[in-house]
Amino acid sequence: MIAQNPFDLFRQECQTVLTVAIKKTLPEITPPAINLKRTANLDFGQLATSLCFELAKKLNQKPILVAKNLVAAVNNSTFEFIEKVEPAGAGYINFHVNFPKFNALILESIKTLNKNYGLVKTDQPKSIIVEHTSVNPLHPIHIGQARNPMLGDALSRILQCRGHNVSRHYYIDDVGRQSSVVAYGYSKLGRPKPNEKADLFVGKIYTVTSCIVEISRLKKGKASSSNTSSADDLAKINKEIDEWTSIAVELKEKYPILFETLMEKIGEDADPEEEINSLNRSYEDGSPDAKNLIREVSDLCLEGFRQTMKRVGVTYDSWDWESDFVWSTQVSEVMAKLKASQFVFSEKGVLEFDAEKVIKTFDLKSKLGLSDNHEISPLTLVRADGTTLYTTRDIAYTIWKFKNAQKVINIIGMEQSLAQLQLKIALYAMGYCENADNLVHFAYNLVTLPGYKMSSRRGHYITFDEVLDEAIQRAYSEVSKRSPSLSDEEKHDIANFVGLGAVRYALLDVDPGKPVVFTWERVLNFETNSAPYVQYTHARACSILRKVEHKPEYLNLELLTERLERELILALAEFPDIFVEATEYLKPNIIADYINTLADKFNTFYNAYPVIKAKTPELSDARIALTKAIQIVLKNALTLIGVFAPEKM
RNA sequence: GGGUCCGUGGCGCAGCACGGAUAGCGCGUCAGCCUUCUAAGCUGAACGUCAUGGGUUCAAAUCCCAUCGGACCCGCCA
Repeated sequence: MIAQNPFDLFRQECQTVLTVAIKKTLPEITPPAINLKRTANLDFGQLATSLCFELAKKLNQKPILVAKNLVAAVNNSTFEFIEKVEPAGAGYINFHVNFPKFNALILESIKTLNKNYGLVKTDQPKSIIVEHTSVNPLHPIHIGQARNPMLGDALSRILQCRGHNVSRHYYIDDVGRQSSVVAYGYSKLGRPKPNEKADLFVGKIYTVTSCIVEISRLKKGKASSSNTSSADDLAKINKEIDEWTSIAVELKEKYPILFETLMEKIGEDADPEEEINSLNRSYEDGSPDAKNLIREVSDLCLEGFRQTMKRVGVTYDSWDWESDFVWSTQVSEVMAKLKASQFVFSEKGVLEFDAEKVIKTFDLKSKLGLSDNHEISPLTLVRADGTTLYTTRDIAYTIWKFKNAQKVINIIGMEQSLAQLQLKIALYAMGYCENADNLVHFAYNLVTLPGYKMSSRRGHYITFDEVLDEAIQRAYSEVSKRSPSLSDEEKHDIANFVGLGAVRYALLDVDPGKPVVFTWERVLNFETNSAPYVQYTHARACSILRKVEHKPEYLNLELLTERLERELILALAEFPDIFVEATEYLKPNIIADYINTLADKFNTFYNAYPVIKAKTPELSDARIALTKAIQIVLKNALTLIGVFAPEKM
């Protein structure tokens, strides 16, 4: 017998048995919902309920007495996967699984379903768009941003395995002012061909241009306001100038030629700030020159991104240009619709969206999980010069996404929580209520460097490529140390998947809501609780399986009676539940936790008992079957989070 | 000032949605294990007022309130 979720058969059986017993002994009582939980410990059985504590109150009896009475009423003649039911502790009911039968159920299910084991399909498949990465095409993807594609890719993988139709979208934010900044610098340089990785090249131009323009803007502001402004304001401007000046010194040292050239060329313009704003306006208007220029520099940068993402096995189904939504009528349609609603007001010639009014009108506060005193601030939709703002364009983009999907999951940093909420509220205001309900902001916290916050504008960042390079390099020296006899080609091969796996795992295994402080030791961990540890464990299992020469004709899985073996069987049985939970609650990190736990248990088992040279050939065969099942599950789980499962390392 | 998220051994984390039996794990520290299937491994020891104070409950790391501490947001940036 096999099952998609074999543990569920046991759970269902416990549920039924208990329900019948309650009806029989307590017909007059409407029982509370039965909540069966996994136990902390094998001795407490495999599932337990604390139901009797609640019943005890209604019945005015001691909980353990209620438990005893219920257990006495259980009909054990019909047991299939239950071995026994026991009252325990102060009033628990513990259900013990029948391991002889259960072993076979689990191991045969895994063997038969193989690479599909654990990946339980939903009965409500949906089309889902996962938007992730979406790094602005201005500079290389840095380690802080790399958490995004790791989460987005893992989520996409698990949702797809769940049976959903997943489409991965990259939103190219080419419309904001910052795109005009880099394009301005790039054109001042005469649109040079990159002499290095394109995103790195673009990043330098962006940082230097941005710095030069910023200083010029601040100085101009200071000059024009020195008579009118307060001393405080002036001090503030001076402080900013000092800050940018020190950045300029840094950049001048790092890229002397680039800095000098840009300084000179930008100096030719009387008002660089206005040049940039004008370029921004032209781009939104769709002027061919502006389009040509900005798309060219953006494409350069994106080419670099594609190379980086290819290294880590992240792919996209759609690259969506923000500008396309501006040039088409989609953004203006959104504006027209919002303007016609009662939720937009004009202040100093600027259009504002009154999110709070929408919430009050449609009574959304509790639906959105907002506390009573949580007021949502208004959102500016359009600048005085008529150009749109990021969130406004995102509204049009989101509506477009829902033309192609039933559900939209945006992987976006938690610093954008307010904007994402305003966006959702705008959908309600426009009548797209169902879409709004199906819009999910998957928020994650920042990755910071100890010491200072990463800032792409200031050129303070460690690129994702650098981290990957360093990871692979460190992995290479580990391999050389641990397996000196391997060929250089093999070493490089291993170093590659070990390094990449380590980085992926490190960015994935922390709760997305918590910040990660980046340190090399943390990210490039090759010991327990890391991808290399799990990869090693997988390779170890493969190594045992390679050494098995015969195929067992008759398997007696009842022989797996050691406590560790039972714990392993249970851990294997748990995988479908973990997968479903990870999918339904969007928690890819629990997959990472799970494989580590499973690997731990297998390594303990490995050290405690011989597999091939077990006491009897029958026991050996049973343990080989167990090892095979573990290898399959480790591989399935690693694949879910995008980590390679090697056969040797 | 208002809001959101977070606070668990020296350090880094899990557990909290759905309250239940002795709070798990890694690093680091200490003591051990390779003539036996991969030592990127394993075994043992030490280390905890689960930020603090109340409340709800038979039962609180988990739920509620307050306080303190940290991060982030409140822009005609994205």
